[in-house]
Amino acid sequence: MSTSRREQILDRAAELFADRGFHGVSVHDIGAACGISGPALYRHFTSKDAMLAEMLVSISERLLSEARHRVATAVDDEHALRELVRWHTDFALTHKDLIVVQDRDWASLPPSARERVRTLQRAYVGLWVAALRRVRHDVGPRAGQAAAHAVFGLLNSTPHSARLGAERMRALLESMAWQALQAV
Amino acid sequence: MSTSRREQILDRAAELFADRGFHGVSVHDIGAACGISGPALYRHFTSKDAMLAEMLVSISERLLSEARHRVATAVDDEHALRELVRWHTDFALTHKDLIVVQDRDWASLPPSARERVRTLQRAYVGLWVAALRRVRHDVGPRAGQAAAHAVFGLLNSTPHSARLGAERMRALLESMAWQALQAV
DNA sequence: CCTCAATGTTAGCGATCATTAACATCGGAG
DNA sequence: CTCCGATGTTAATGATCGCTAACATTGAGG
Repeated sequence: MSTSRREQILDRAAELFADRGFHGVSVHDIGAACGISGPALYRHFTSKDAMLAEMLVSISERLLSEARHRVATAVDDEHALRELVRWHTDFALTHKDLIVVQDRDWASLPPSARERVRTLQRAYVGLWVAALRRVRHDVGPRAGQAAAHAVFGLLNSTPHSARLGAERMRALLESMAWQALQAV
Repeated sequence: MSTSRREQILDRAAELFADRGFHGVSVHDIGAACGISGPALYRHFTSKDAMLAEMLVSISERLLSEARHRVATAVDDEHALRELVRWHTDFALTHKDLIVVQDRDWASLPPSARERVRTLQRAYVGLWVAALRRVRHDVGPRAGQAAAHAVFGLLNSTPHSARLGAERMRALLESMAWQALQAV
């Protein structure tokens, strides 16, 4: 099936990009990781850039849309913030490769995809800042942004960490992130 | 003077690597950023790899040796941990480029430098884990490592953050990091 | 059975890259 | 003044890369 091959390619490419960076991986490498040869990839994607673009745009969209949903259905502001932490933690733990690629290879995107990802990420950060400021009224927009990025950094540290068991890791990261937010 | 040229090259190269990744920067680019042409770099470094190696080995050494000094001269265990947070925050704020390059392009190092950096980083993490476990006796080595990496992620988020003024940023990051450690 | 779209293959093209070669400049020591 | 080491330059080399071309295989539908 075509869909599954496309997805396989994106998955393998994400692993390779996470390991060696977009420019450190050749189309031959990606093909080999999928059991096909390099040029065969062009039956599924128009270019190597397009693979990166599809990868990053789609995760940015998923991150944002699920975050919106959770904020919208939260019972109050504090729960909204908690749900954001929970969702981001969940995502970071289950998509380590994409997390790495996103903030490492963003600059390698073609301009239009770069702009799109930027917009989506801004919106995502905006959700966090808004939620945070509804809970803590004395926090300014700048400080809110810095705090959000700091929490992302904390949660995204998961690829560098030793094995701790998914469940204990989730609990640790969630409580560290929540605690860090109390300091803002 | 030769030393200053070498340092200029390393500085410019760090900026470029931070922006576009090691493989996304050519020796011509690095030369141009220094006002000389690409091949002229080979009068100062034996290879492009060697520039990255010198860059990463030297910052790993600085991070570790200063951290050791601060732990050794701290009045008690809690102050040792606090000094580690302070030093890492300081370093991250004043060397954003190197922070980015270190965890992005580590895999592009030639094997011997990669091993050396790995060893230094392990020792650095070890300092954190030891300090943390002396303060919180119920923390295991695995959890300690994960927590240390999480705090690094939080503090290293500084390159992604909006402008907040160095002093306010330092205060925010330090207190968030310290607070996060209380959750371990 | 035949056809055609989907999906592969290998060969090759032009661009770019890291590196080396060959040569220029020039300031300071004898 | 002369020489030479330090530090540049441009040209060339061999490797690699992204991508296209040309061709093979195959499986489903008329």
